[in-house]
Amino acid sequence: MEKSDSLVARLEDVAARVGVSRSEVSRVLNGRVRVGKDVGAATRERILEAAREMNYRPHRAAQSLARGRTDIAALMMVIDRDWQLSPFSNGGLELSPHYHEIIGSLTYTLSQYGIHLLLAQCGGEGSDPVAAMEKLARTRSCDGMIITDMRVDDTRPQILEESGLPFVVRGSSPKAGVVAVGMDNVAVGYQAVKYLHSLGHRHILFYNIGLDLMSGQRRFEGFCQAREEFGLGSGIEYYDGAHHENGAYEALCERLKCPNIPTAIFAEDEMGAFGALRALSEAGLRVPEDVSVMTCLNARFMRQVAPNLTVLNVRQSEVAAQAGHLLAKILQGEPVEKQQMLLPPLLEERGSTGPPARR
Amino acid sequence: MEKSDSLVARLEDVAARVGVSRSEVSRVLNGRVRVGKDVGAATRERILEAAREMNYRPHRAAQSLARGRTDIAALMMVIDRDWQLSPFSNGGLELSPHYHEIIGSLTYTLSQYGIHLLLAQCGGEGSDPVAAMEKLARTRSCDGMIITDMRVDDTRPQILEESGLPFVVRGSSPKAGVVAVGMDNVAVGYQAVKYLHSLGHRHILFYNIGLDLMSGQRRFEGFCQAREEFGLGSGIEYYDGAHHENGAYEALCERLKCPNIPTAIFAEDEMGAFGALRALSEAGLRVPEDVSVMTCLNARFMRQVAPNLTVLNVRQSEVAAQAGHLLAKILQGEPVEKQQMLLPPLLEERGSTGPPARR
DNA sequence: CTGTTAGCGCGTTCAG
DNA sequence: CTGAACGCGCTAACAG
Repeated sequence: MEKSDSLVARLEDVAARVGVSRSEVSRVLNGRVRVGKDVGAATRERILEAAREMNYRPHRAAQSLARGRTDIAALMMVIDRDWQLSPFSNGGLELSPHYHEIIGSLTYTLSQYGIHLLLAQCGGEGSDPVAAMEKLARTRSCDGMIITDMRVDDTRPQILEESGLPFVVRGSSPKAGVVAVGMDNVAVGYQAVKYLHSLGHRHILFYNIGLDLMSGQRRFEGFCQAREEFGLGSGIEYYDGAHHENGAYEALCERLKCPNIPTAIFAEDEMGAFGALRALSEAGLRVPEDVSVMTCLNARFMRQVAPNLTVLNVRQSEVAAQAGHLLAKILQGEPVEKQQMLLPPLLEERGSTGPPARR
Repeated sequence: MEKSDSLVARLEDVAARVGVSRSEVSRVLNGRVRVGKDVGAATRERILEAAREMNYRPHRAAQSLARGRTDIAALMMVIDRDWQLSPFSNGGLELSPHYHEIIGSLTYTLSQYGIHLLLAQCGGEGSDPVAAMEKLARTRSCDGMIITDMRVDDTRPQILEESGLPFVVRGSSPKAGVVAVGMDNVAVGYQAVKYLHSLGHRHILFYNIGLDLMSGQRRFEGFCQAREEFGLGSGIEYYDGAHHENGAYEALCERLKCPNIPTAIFAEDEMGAFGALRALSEAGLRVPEDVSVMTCLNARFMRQVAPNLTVLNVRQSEVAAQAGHLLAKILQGEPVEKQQMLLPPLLEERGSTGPPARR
């Protein structure tokens, strides 16, 4: 039975060294044993010592198979061109910066529970992201999953439920009765308009993300509420993701060629904001004297890049951390309410917004 | 033997449905069979059909155990405060932007080989990153590993070799005889100085990353070469990571209080560059009229943020992609040269640099 | 207190 | 062309 060809020690090797059975070692190492009752203190010591000396570690696949648990959570990033990201010519691909915050936060949060994060198949040319996700679920490659970037017609919650894999939605789920935690994008849309209106702006340009995304849809709702409440009917110009490729930059360049420039702009995200700032700068308009600009803060390090930008902090890392905690709890068998949890955005007023110029 | 309590079908369930043995199904599904010779074409069809209908997927842990392969590669990100990242008060943590590029590129590259990316334990308070890595290796949680952010005294290559786990170094390895692919940071240091010198600058401020990192060390080498070659001895001011917390911003603010301002600045990375730009702006200095600024481009999306910044593109995603390809080849058993591969940086000249002002 | 036994689900001989 | 049998390394009941 001795196979010392492998570089790593197995349970059996440790057992042989000490002169006890495998199960004895397993129990001691897993703490499934009360000292001085289920096991002799001396034996225990010898086992622990031997394991340490031999640098023993349980084989993960074997342990997973036996325990029925992987201690891995998968993050389902959809990186298909049609969904979220753009592949690059040199064979790389560009992750939207907001993933950065999510990945960091999730990795950190889950590691506290002894759970590793697996980045799920990214689509790429020709592969179906949803099929990839289903495969991951049905192969039991992970104990649970976190899905993001929900679309209004997203079928993923349904599919995951059918596969029986626990999951948490980061964002808003189109399907009720699932565990979800996200940003309150209705509030984002509403507060953006409300804030700019409160500064005195009556002509606002609102760039939204695509309406095929839940977040875009919700933001649109809030936007409409505010538009009505503040009677801004004709004073608002609205565009969403469908209209431009490079965020607000191209769209705004186009818009600036026409007369009657708005006095305030809400950009869909940081990239949009930088685009907008560039377009304004090229047109010789000053911020905030001529035009106010605000956006959403997705990636925290962006604050360092543009410390002067007024933002609605959409708390990506907090939302992701919450999602991680919830998933961990579910995996531990704790009861978790199957409903949406929405965090409110935080307005951070800085130097890129102000009252409109007097005409 | 029938256990239909599980939501997912097992090999045996498929076999029972068709009326053949498990091994038969396994072989057919894995293509370990010549049609019309090892198996009846009709039988084969029925097996395939049944598997599809039942939505069968092999259980990953079981498959891994049997095959001795996980199809997972781990990325060892060191996120300890002492190493790379800063934990945040709200329980999140901030990933340096350059990880973003690496993660995206690796995920994409490896997925082409059917390999998933596992983000390895991030340290956090009190946990030893190296121990975490060793655990990951010895538990055989992955088939191979990619390690980054090499330090000059890094013990990880040694430890991984001892554990027998294949790995690739992304960056420069302090230990020879391992597979490594990185940026030529000697060239980075050298070319930065050379370029600024060629513009006419004779008083340059060079911010480097920490000398405890291989990249910092190499950059310093190149820097010294250039300084000597161009006879810039006293015309250069050099600082490295040890001197400041918030990158170039704080350091430069301090420096600008003193007379004899340099005419050009090389910042250690994008964040440093933004800090430098801010410090200059606050001091009323124009770029590039009064001071030229350049840095390294780590994260591609930063080009969109600051399209006007002159950079040395350090090609993070290409380097990471190369590392991914190499690891995949190693895992496939292909021979790979055990030596460093260094990509040269690409100078991208834009608007933040120019000739020095005439005094 | 300890060892024996039986799986976990899949891959792979090896006789039939 | 097929099925029985064994092993991957570990966990967990169940006897002693």
